[in-house]
Amino acid sequence: MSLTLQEKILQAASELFYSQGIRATGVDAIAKAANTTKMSLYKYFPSKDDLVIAFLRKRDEDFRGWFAAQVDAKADTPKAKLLAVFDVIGEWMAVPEFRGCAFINAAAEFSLEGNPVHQVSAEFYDHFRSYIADLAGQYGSKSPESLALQLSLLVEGAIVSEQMKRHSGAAEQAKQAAIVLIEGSLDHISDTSLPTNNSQEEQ
Amino acid sequence: MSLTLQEKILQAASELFYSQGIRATGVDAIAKAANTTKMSLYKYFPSKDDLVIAFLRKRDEDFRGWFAAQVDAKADTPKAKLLAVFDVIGEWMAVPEFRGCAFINAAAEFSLEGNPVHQVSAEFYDHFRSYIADLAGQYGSKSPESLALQLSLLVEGAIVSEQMKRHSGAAEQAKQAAIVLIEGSLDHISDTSLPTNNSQEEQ
DNA sequence: AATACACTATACCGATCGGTATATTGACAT
DNA sequence: ATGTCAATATACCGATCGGTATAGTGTATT
Repeated sequence: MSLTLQEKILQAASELFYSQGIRATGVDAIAKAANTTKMSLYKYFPSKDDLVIAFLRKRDEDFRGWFAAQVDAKADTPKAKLLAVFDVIGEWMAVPEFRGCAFINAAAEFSLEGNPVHQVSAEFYDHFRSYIADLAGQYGSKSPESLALQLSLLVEGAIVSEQMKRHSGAAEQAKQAAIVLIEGSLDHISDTSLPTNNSQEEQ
Repeated sequence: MSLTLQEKILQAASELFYSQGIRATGVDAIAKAANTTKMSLYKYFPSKDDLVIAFLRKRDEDFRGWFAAQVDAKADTPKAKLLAVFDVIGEWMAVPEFRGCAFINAAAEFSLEGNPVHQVSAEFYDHFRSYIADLAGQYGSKSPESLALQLSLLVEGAIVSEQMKRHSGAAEQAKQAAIVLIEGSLDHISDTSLPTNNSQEEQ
C-alpha cells in the first residue's frame, strides 16, 4: 500500500493491459481505474506509448525476479531447477487471472519488429533464455544454448497452448518433454541418434 | 483471379488482419484495400465480427490443407512426416510476410475464453494436435496423444519465438528437440528415465 | 423502354480514441 | 496571509471507430 500516484496509475494500466489487451484499453479507462484523471496520467506518462513501455519494463523486472525466486525455492541443483521451471510455469498458469504471456501478447498486438513495444517484448525472452542457458551450463549440458532454446520453446508453447485452452495439461507435458531433453543433453552423450548407454550420478 | 466481390473483401481483410492485427484494422481500410465501399462490405458481412470469424475459418481450412500437402510432399513414412512438420514450419517462418500464427495472435487480442474469436482460434490447434496425434499413432508412439501435445508445444513455441525475433533458429532447434522426443516415444521403450539401449531400424 | 439488381458514392450517426486547455481545490511552507 | 505545487474536475479538440441512410450508376433481363 501507500503507492505513489504514478505507481497507482502504472498498476491500474498494467492490470487492464494484461487482462484486456493494450489496444483494447483506453486511457480514460486507465485513469478511472486508478481513481485519478487523465491530466495526472499525462503528467507522469507523456503518451500512452510511454505507459505501455513502462508497463512492459516493470513486468520484465518483476516477473524475472519472481520467477527466479520461485525456482530457487523449489530446487537446489541446476538440474532440479531446470525442471522446477515447468512447475512454476504450471502454477502460474493455474491462477484464474492468467491470460497468457504479456510479452507474447504485446508482440502480437504490435507486430512490426521495429516497434518499441515489440522490441521490449523480445528482450524479455532473450533474458529468459539466458537464465535457462545459465542453468543448463551449470547442469553440464553439452550445448547449453541449444538446450536453453529448446526448453524456452516448450515454455512458450505451453503458455500459448494454455492461453488458448485452459487446463489442457500443457505444463505437465512440457515438463515430460523437458525431462527427456535434459537427460539427453548431458556432456558425455555425444550423438542423440546413437545413444551411448550411460546416465546417472549427477544429483 | 476473377474473385467474387465477397471473396475480394475477405481476402483484403485477411491480409490486413494478419499483417496489422484485427483491432488495428478498421473497416474503412478494408473497404479501400478491396477497392469497394463499406456498403458492399456490410452487405456480405453484417458486422466486423462476422468478417473476423470468416477470416479465421477460411484461414483454418486453407492452412491445414496447405500444411498437410506440404508435409506429404516432403515425406512418406509417419516418422518422416512428423519431422517434416518442422521443416514446413521453418520454411513458412522464412517468408518475409510472416507475422506469427494468426490464431495465436487473434486469441491474444480477444483474450476471454468465451469470445467466439478465441474459440475459433482454439479449434485450430485442436485440429492441428489431432493431425499430429494421427501421425504419432501411425508411427507407433507409445502415447500418441502425449507426443502430439509435446510436438505441438514445440511448434507453437517456435512460431512465437520466431515472431518475437526473426532468424533465431527456432525451427531448427524445435526439430532437434522433436527428434529426441520422437525417438524416445517408441512403443518398446518403457521408461524415459531409464534408457534401454536400442534404437534404429524404423525408417 | 422499363424493371431489377449489384454496386458505388457520399454523407452522416453516436461513441470513443489519444491528447490538451483551463480553472479549481487543498495541503504545506514561508 | 501568501505563494507553491500536486492533484482534480471538466470541457474540449480533431480523428477515427463500427455502422447506416440515401441517392445514383451501370448492366443485364424482360
